[in-house]
Amino acid sequence: MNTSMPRTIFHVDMDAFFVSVEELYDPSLKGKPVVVGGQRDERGVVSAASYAARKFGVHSAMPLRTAAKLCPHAVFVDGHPERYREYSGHVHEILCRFSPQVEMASVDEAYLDMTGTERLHGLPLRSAHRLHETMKSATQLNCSIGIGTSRLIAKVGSAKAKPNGVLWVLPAQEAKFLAPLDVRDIPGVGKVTEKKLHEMGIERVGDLTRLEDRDLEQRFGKWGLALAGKARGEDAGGWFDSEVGEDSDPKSISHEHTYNEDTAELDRLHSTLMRLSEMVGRRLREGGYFARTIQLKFRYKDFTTFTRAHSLEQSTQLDTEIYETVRRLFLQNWKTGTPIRLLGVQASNFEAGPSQIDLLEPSRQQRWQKALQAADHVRDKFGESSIGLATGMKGGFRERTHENPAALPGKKTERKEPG
DNA sequence: TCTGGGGTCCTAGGACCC
DNA sequence: TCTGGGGTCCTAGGACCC
Repeated sequence: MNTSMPRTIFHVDMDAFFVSVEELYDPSLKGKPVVVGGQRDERGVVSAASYAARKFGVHSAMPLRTAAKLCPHAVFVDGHPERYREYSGHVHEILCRFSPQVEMASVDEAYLDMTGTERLHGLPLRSAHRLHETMKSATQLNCSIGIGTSRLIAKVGSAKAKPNGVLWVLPAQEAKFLAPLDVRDIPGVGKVTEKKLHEMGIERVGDLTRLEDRDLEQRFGKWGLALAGKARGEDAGGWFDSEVGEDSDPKSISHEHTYNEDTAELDRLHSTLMRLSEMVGRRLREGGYFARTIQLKFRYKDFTTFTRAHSLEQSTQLDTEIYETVRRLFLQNWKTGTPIRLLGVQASNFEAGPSQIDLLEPSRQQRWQKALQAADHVRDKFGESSIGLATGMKGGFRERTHENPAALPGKKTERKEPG
């Protein structure tokens, strides 16, 4: 991108974020081996592990049961996404004090464009230390900070600074910094690419720079070209190459559920699809998105996974339309009687508004939309369980309410005051 | 080891149109 | 008749990230 003036980019990455937040809620966890993500005997993987647990080989994405074997005395804690979102908000607020260009890359990491802030904050290393201190005193959370002339360098830098450190890669030192690192340290190089590179005799980033760009392009396509740039420390290609501070709209919204035990019971499968459809629909309404493509995902017990999508004539944000679509896709594609491990519902292909609305005669669709928005509102006020369009996971039979949606929102409003 | 849930981006083939 | 090529949309799958 802009080559005239080197940028100063910070990558701020919170240390063991989920674990640290859980420790703030329960200080007795401090210093112990802690595993966040579920109970030791549950189907699931580790979301985060404390440094004490990592010493035993526990790491994120590892099955919980494996973690329990490696570290039997670890404390297993369920994850609390709301808590992490809350603290993520605090973190974001702190970061905004240091730069007008802040971009949260996920719940626990952010990029800051610090170019031109020297007059205000001094040299990068100095402002990084101030940021580090402010973060600690304001949130009681540790972070690591990487400083570089590109997002890539900053990101790799913060990883090398962990835990609780700051690392500045001086301008023009990028290639030198990267050369001895493992190819796997480059963001975007995962297990598969690593293996292919190893087969080519490439182990370190420095080995990559000795290859011609076009050789990499031939082997890996577009991605190979980007990889060649990354090896030099450039923000080559795609998202990396964008300005810091452009929070973009989501491209898809999805929810999925893995059963604790596989099931082939049609009632259960249907009610799960209904519940997932409601969750997706709700978020479409909250965000003001109208989806044209609805996708079903299902996984059998042998882990084979399929996706089946359908694009609607008109975009939607209605639970029922989402549900009818995935239900049909499921019945068309499920090998009847085969136990299901996971179901998922995804909405994508967003449009600004519904493709067509009948403005003269309020359509069924519009009435539904109104009813659902009112229902969402009641849920916000009284809690998720105050209204049930479907019984979802709770089992039992679904009420047939299609014909009289307007009756829904008022249905239970007078019951129980919030706690 | 027995594998979550939320996303993004890329590839590739087929349909369809000009 | 047995053949082109580009563009766009749709669908399915896979690598990767946190």
